[in-house]
Amino acid sequence: MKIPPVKGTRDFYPPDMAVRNGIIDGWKRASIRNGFEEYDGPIFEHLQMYQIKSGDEIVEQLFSLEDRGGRALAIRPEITPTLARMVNQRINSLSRPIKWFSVPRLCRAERPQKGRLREFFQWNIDIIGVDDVLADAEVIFTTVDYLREAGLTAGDIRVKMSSRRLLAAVLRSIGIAEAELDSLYVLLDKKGRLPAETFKELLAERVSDVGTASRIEAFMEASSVSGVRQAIGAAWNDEVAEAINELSQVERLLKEEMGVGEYCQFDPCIVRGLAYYTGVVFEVHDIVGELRAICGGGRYDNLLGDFGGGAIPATGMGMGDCVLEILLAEKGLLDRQISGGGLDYFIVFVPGLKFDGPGDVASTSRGQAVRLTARLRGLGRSADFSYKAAGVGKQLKQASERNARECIIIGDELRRGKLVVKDMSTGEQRLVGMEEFLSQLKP
RNA sequence: GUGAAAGUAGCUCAGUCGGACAGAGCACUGGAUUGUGGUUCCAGGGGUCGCGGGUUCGAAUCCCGUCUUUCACCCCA
Repeated sequence: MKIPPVKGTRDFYPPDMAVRNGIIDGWKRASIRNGFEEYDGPIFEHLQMYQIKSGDEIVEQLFSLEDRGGRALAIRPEITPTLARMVNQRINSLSRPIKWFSVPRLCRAERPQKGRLREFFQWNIDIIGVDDVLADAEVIFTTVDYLREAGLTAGDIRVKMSSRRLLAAVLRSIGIAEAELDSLYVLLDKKGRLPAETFKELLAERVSDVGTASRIEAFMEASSVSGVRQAIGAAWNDEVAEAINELSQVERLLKEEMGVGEYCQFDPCIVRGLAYYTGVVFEVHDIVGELRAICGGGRYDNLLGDFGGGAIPATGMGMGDCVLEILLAEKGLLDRQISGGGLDYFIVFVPGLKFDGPGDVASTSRGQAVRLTARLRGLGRSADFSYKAAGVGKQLKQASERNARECIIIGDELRRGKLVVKDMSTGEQRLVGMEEFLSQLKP
């Protein structure tokens, strides 16, 4: 019986694994050099944990299960609730700021499509306990720092940012009731994905007053932070001014202090679907705009409180591997994510060759090859040999396929204690004494 | 969960007005007088034509169902 792979999952054959590891290693390097520490949690949690901040719709997109004690559990669809739980549990003993990162494997029971699968990896970075917008800027900088290292330039991607606080202030100032804000966010978040006409119609359905609706549209079309004042006109007030000021600071930090201004751009259409964002929000998109967002994040000052903790400010980012990989592939950048691989040494023996030197037990060329391989491995080098007693030419071919940097040939020279060491990229060979060769290698 | 398109070898595909043992390239395995690789040449293995049912003398080909993939919608933590 042939059993197919599960819908929306991937098999990682060695070449795929090399790509996956390359991407994840890049995420980890960027995290560490930006001062984040790694954490992780269990792959399943109480189902209830995902119901706190999410509606039924989202709970339906969970892989849930019941344990033998009848507990309702779910495979994690995100790691932020786990993070909130872990931080809350030890909030009194953790030194601030808490700068943590994780690369969890997540599952969501959504219908798979381009850039979205049912099982994936997601890089998460969070800074907890810092109110200052410097933390928001640092989250964005770390994100760009990674993307830049991966080979993406300001010509490939754009960080689009806005602020929930600004949006809320603007909407309130033009007369939107507090209770309507959340549902309006969901609509505004779709602006970029809907045809202009459709968006206009949907907005009119929700906001009956024509003047109010057109003011919202004017705001959504502002192309710079400073342009917001003009766009909203008389709706300007202190609350709006403060939010504007905050966002300007983030822009200035990214541009002047952190030097990544060319990647960043204000975009009032960035809202984020989730209700829990409270301040700066951002997404990274490909410039062409063909793919869904590469990553998204923002400030969520109330979330830890919602999970039973105190009022602790927090800001963070999540980046999945699926869209990123598509973009890197399109830009021809996948190969450069892969580091190393290949063998340090491939040991070639001469079939049928026997040694009976004094002081050494009688052995074959093949036996000596196994012995040398074991010693090299003991010294921390990657080394391998052929299982087949094929000719030297065949073995060298195998060595090429294995991407070996050097080949060592165990031949007649060994009678004089010598090895042939061949550089596989240049083809050059040298004759070296075996003990001399080994003593040069440090463990 | 809704709608549309596709499914032939590991991969990319050809083959279909229904007709003989189902094809190519790449990849893989083996070989080209047993001590020198990446090239080339030769040979070989590998497919219940996604699966199930129906129409027919006969189905990879036509019809229905189903699964999977892709795309769009819902949603996007």
